[in-house]
Amino acid sequence: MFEPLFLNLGQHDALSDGEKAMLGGVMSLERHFLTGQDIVSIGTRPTYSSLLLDGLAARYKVLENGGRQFTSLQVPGDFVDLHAFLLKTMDHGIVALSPCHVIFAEHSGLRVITETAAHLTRLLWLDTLVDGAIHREWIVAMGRRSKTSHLAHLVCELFVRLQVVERTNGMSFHLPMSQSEMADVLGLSVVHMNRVIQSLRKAGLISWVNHTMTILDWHRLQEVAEFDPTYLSMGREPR
Amino acid sequence: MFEPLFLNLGQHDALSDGEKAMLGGVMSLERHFLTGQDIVSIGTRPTYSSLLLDGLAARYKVLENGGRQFTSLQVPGDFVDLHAFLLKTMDHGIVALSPCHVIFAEHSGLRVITETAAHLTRLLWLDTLVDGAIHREWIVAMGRRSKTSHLAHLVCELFVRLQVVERTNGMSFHLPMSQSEMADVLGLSVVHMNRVIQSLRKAGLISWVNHTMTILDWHRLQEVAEFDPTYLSMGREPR
DNA sequence: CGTCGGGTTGAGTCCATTCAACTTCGGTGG
DNA sequence: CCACCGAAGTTGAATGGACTCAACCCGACG
Repeated sequence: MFEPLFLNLGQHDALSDGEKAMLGGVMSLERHFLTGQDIVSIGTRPTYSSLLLDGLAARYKVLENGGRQFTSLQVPGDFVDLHAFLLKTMDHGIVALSPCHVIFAEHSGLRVITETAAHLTRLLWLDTLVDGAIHREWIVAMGRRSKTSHLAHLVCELFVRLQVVERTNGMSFHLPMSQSEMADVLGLSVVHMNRVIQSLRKAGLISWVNHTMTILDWHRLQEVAEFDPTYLSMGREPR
Repeated sequence: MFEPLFLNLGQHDALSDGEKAMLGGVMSLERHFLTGQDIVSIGTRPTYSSLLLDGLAARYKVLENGGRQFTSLQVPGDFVDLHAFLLKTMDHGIVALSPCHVIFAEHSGLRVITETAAHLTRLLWLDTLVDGAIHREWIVAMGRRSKTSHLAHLVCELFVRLQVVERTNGMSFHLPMSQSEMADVLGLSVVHMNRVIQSLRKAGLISWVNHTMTILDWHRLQEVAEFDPTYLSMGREPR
């Protein structure tokens, strides 16, 4: 059941059986969310962190003019709000972009882990650090990449992240979001988002139909994106 | 000597004398960097993390076309590369934007802290989480704010962060960077950066001369920026 | 006294936005 | 059964924001 989490944490360093059991031990309630529902709402102070077992979710903020910006996409195996364990107050919301299966980890349990399981603590810390590394890559993409390169980069990133948790199918993966939601990832208008997608399609790099993204030319897509997966820290080494 | 670090970590929760001593204990070599020097270079695997005691530094990435994007600004009291403790390989560089006074913390020492001092470990973890929260706010600013609002937001953020480490002077603070460096923060061309700065000047919100930034109208600046400091987690509470 | 880095301004081009129309498709109700 | 509806995608045209290119100013410095 926690397989995606073990795959996610375990990609960086070996997880012992004891550590797996300990992680399982802090999990309590399970819950399903419908598309569009908030998994966590802005301004709240959750007493648990949410592990995404299945589905696609996103962190977001909304401005006064109504503009929405996603600040991350969360895939199965991601702790969508592990940072709330120490930050306490949610400064953003988290929304389900598809039906989501979530399980909660009580903060009290996480605290016990930090008191008694140093290596596991470091792996959880690392998980939030990779989050930060992804944020930095997104900042670079928003600031200095062309829009097509930005989209290409995002597709590369999602593919690699989903591969880790075994949610890819050949060169395809399920991407259950609309173009207007994608526009809120890249910070574009819907109309322009549509044109950017079409430029990658016409270049023969991707196909995206029926919520299925397929990479048609992995090599050239990586080139357009200048994609270097170093920032995802995928190597397994002592941490 | 470590005062800025204690102010920075201590803003979130009380630091005991023992914890302060422990932090002091992991510090080793000190070093000064000149403006423009790399404090940490991309691709390296540092065995220590760098604490900024004085000066202004920035994380950055460079694209193939030569474009540079800063992904964060670091002020005194910031661990500029604490994430390298667990991420291991630097996926970006860190450059001194002014003369910088830095002291190094050996990773072996940090590991001992994680094994023996759970509360202090959580505070260090928290430090990297605030980093991530700032990244998210930058993503929102780059994606959905107007350029003037983005700049206004950055000025608000820097002011508040510098206030914590007592580096403000009334409504002014030292900001030793050029407009072209600022352009690499916002992801703009130099020419347009200049025009955005002038629009805030003409609106009577800021003055920025001689590397000194002065906030002339804090209230209206916050309004233009839609600045809400929640994401900086400044309250002191048990963590 | 000349040069160089940083800042400023104008003009033209290109990118991204808005507004608006139209299509497709699945769902829903008369 | 089919007419209607709404959500999502697509396209065109006009506006406005951001870029490049280029010139010029200015103070610091050799």
